[in-house]
This record gives sequence, C-alpha cells and structure tokens, in this order.
Amino acid sequence: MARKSGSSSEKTRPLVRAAALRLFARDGYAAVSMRQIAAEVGVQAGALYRYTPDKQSLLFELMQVHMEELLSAWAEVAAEGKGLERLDSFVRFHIHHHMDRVDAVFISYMELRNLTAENFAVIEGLRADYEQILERILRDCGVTQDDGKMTTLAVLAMLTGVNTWFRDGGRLNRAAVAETYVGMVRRLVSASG
Amino acid sequence: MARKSGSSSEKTRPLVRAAALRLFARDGYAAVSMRQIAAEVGVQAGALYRYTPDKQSLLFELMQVHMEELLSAWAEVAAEGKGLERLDSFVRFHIHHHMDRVDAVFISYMELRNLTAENFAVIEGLRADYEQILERILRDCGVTQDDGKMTTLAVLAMLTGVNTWFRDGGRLNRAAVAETYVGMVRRLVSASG
DNA sequence: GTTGCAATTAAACAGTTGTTCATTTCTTTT
DNA sequence: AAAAGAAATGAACAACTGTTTAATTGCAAC
Repeated sequence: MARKSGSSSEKTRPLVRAAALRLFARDGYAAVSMRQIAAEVGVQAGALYRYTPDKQSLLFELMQVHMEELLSAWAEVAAEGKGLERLDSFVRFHIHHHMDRVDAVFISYMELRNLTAENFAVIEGLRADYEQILERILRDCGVTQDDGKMTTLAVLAMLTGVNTWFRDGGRLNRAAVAETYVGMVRRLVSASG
Repeated sequence: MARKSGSSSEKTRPLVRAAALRLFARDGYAAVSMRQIAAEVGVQAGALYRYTPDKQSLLFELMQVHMEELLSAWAEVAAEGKGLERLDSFVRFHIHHHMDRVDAVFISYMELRNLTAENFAVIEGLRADYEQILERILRDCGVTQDDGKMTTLAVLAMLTGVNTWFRDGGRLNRAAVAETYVGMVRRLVSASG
C-alpha cells in the first residue's frame, strides 16, 4: 500500500516550508508576506493554502519540527559516554546540530512571540524537555555547586550563542570551536578555579 | 540661559519613546503600527511625526541611546579593581545593568535586522566597542588559554542570557544571581579544572 | 482680546496584508 | 478520447500600513 510516486502536492510542500524557513529567518515572520513566500516557490499566494491552513501554522510547524528533531537527534547520541564524557558529548552534539540548522535555530527563539498562546505552550514544553536533558546530565556528573537550573541555562546560553558569530570558512573550523567549548564548559562546572 | 519650563513637545517626546520601547519589546518592531504607539501616548498617528521623522528612527534611536548608556555606565564603574577583580565587577555591572533595562536589551538584539544598513552599522560598532571592553579585561587578567575573542563572546552570551529567564520576585534575587555568575565566569576563564 | 505660533486632528494617499473562492488549467485514470 | 480530480490562478475582500497635509485647536505673549 506504499505510495509509489508522490503527488505534485507532496513535492511542493517541502518547497513551501523551505521558502518560509529561509524568509522568516532572513526578514522575520511579521515582515514576510504570503505573497513573498509564494513567489519564492514560484506560485501565486492562493496556492499556498493547499499546503498550510494559515501563516501561523507555517511558523508553528517549522518550530515544532525543529524542536522534535533536536530531541530525537540527541536520543540517538545519548547512549555514548558516562559522567563528564557525557557532558562533553552533549556540548559537541549541541554545537554541531545547531551549526547545521542556523535558520531553524534562529527562528525558534526569535519568533516565539509571534506564536499564538496555544502554540507557544507546545514549543515552550519541548524547550523545557531539552533543558531537562542537560540539567540531568549535570546532576549525574555530580555538578552540585551553584544552582542546577542556573548552571543549565548559563551553559545553554553560551552554547547557543555560537550561532550568532560562527560562520563556516572563517578563522576557526567547527571542530575547533566545539572542542574549545567542551573545555570552557568543563571548567565552568568544575569544583574550583 | 537654561530653559525654564519645557514646552509641551519636550514633555511628550519621552512618552513617545517609552511607548515605542514597550510595544516594540512586547510585539516586535514590524508588528507595531504608528497608530498603536500613538494610541498608547493618547494622540493621533500624525502627531507622532513632530517627535520622530519616521518609524525607523524611533527604533534606531532607542537602540543607540541604549548602547551609549551601556558604554558610559561602564565608564563610570571601570576604574574599580585590578586583574580578576576587574572581571568580577564587569560581570556584576553587566548583569545588573541588563536587569534594569529588559525592554531596551531585548529590542537591541531582537530588532537588529529591522535597521537600515547605515543604522545597523552604527549599532554594530557600539556593540563591538562593548565586546572589546571585556576582551581587554580578559587579556589584562592573563586569560590566554583558548581564543580571546571566543572566550569573550562565550562569556557575553552567558551573561546576557540571564535576561531570558530572570524575573524579579522569583526564587533567586539579583545579587545572588550576579554572584553565581561571577563564580562561573571565574572558573570558565581559569587555567584548568 | 488679538496676534502668532506650536501642537493636534482628521482625512486622504497609494500600498500592502492574510485569506477566500469561482474559474481555469494540468494530470491521471479509465 | 473522455471523465474525474487535484492544483493553481487571479480577482476580490475588508482591514491595515507609514506618511503627508490642510484645517483646526490650544496656549502664550503683547
């Protein structure tokens, strides 16, 4: 019963999502019109409504998919390592995963306020799930000085901040950046200076 | 020759700026109309153009004032301390200053892409000045492991991230948060774990 | 109380917005 | 080739956008 050849609709949907992702990331949700997205796909505005019920859903689904991919991608790596090595691999995972998805990451925390209350709650929940992953890792590592939640958020802000300045082809490569951050996080959570 | 009583114009201008600040921070620059700002001030939209040449200038000036206040506020504290104590006081300064200006801070890095190219360059320059302050402090402290620029950006991301979760009246108070971050930054820049 | 100027209004401008829908075009099945 | 169904169009919708401007109001100085 597997569908053999996708319908035209099944090929266009990803193009719509890709166009929305690119434009929302570049100009912001509020500044992008359905007509611009349509033009990027090579279609008239009305045709978009065969692929999304409205503009809001377009934004929400981009964020939801991004957050769910983040969680499931970690689930595949999570087995690796114990103790501090597990923390190291979380740092490497986070940095590489985020470097691979600049637009989705950018949207997912720049456009939070453009979500309806219901949609916001969903994304917020997924985000909390991700934070809990790191919080648990830190606790399992025996990182007890300071406040667990605060340390978690400090590390995450530091890691996610990489995306604001890192560019491929610049002075530093991905692996070098990741290893430096592994070191910084290790010291940050260590018992003393 | 000092002006005695301000004209009506001189009293309204700050109200316009305050309304724009509040609304831009809450709903985003693109999502806020001049009519909404006017309503907040208690005036018709046309009247706003006596206080700003256009919407763009309103945004730009909010950012510019914020960045210049940040730099001059640090200039008044900068004398304090030597070596690592100077780093400590930078951390305390940054956190407290940012906690006092949530809206302006939020706008100043959420609305960067809504600036014209010229205005963006100005704000970017002021931001670079601020980054240089921390970069110099770290160098003067003898923090040489890792990359100086990278450490600077990591610390700044971590510090600025506080604003995304900290709320007055919550589980932690301002001073406690600041002291925890002083400790985390100290370890982060230390020679080893 | 009149003059003069600053502040404000209300209306108009030419666009744009998200979304709907009758109509047409394209693709697939028979 | 005909029929059926999916996909896309283009026009229309009412509402809203930033900004300008002639006309009006409010207030201070004389």
